[in-house]
Amino acid sequence: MMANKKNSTIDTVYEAIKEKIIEMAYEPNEHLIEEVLSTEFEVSRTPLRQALYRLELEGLVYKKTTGRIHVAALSSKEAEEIFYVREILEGLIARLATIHIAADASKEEILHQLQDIMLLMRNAAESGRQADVVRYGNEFHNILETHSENQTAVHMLRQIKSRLARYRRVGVYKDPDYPATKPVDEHEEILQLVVAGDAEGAEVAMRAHIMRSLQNTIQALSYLRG
Amino acid sequence: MMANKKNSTIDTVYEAIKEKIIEMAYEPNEHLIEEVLSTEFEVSRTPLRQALYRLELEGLVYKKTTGRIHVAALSSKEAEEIFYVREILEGLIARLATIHIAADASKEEILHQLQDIMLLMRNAAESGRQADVVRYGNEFHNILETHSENQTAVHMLRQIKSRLARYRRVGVYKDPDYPATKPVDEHEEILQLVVAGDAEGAEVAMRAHIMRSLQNTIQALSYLRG
DNA sequence: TATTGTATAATTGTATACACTATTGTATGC
DNA sequence: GCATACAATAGTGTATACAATTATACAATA
Repeated sequence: MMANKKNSTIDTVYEAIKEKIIEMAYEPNEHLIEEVLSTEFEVSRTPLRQALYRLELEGLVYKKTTGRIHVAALSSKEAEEIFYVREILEGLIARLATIHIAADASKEEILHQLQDIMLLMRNAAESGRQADVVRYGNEFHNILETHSENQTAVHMLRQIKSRLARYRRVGVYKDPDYPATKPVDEHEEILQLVVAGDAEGAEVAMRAHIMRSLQNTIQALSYLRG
Repeated sequence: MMANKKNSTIDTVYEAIKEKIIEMAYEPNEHLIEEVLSTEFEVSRTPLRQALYRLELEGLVYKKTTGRIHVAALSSKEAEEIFYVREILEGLIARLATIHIAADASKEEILHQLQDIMLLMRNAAESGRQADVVRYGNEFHNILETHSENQTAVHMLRQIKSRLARYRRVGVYKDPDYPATKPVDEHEEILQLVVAGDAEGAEVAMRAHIMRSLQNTIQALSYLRG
């Protein structure tokens, strides 16, 4: 089979399987059979196995003692674990980004970029466009990631996020006592600390922000009881 | 080739290559040729590739655009990145361990275990047995890891540590103004907070402890200038 | 001499065959 | 009917062959 333009076959298959796991096209604990996937994606077992191995290392599938590979189960325990790690990674990224932005030659430009996003985010929240609020939120976080200058932390956060993505399908992130503009306020608080160059403050605020969303999620997932 | 007793061939080869990278038997940027390694470890290329792929994901080797695999280079920038991530992971583990130990049925037993280790550690420090100090320090951290009940965090820390291990070969961890009993004091401070059930305090103290060792290392690695 | 083109060798990417292990199904004895 | 042994099946682990890509050496040309 020919290799896809830029990415290797392994990467392509890896992404495809990951996507299907997140979308629940493959169900939790489902047995993934190499030959079946091999024909499904029109790839030989060799690169397929490599992709599965990566998914195993990232915790999206697990291998039984007999060697059989199954889709990872969901549990509120795992969600909680992941959230704690996310809390500290996002906090670190906020802290480092604050430091590096403050020292950046084009500091003003970066800060304006962040402020523009917040403007759009608030606007979206006030007119009830929830999907856009999420989108701008992600943009905000991405910019901080870029300026954290810590590839290791960013890489780990990425891994974590793909595991977390599965839970979006399960739990609802809604809290009646939590107005739509609240996350906007939280982001703005973080931004103010970034602007002020208060790295430790930005870290603390970011951690609090992440943990707030944990509360909602844990709530929603409690029925998984695991 | 037969599979080694318990572990798979992949794991065995993975560990072996990792060890040689850490020990600098394979030098930074050295080109690792599959067939050469294949004969060296008496394994076919298939499991070998899987092991290399894992090392790539963990950042111990990297793949050029041409597909060739090389041993990862060393840089003080990378060391710094890793230390920051380690700081927060160890902090998280200390925090969670404090919470879970406090709630554990055999709480007293665990705390005595930690106290015993500290006794041995101080004794080793006072009689100048530096290797033992390090060993007991590791034991201490391992116990906290066990009780953190966060496999995700522990797993990430492991990855990080194997990358960090390479730098031990390069830099000297000695600071003239840093008495041998200082790390012991720091561990004891952490332990007191664990005993008191002060999770946030334990996290802060642990982070400070990790960052203190960062200063020494960064110092020692500054000549890598990268 | 420097530069480019081309043939050849080295190396990686993928497919496939075979060996090994676990699981399932089936028949037989109690 | 139930347990157990054994055969058949399914699935994974590894080795190897072959295809595709990249590096190297060397000659031809400017």
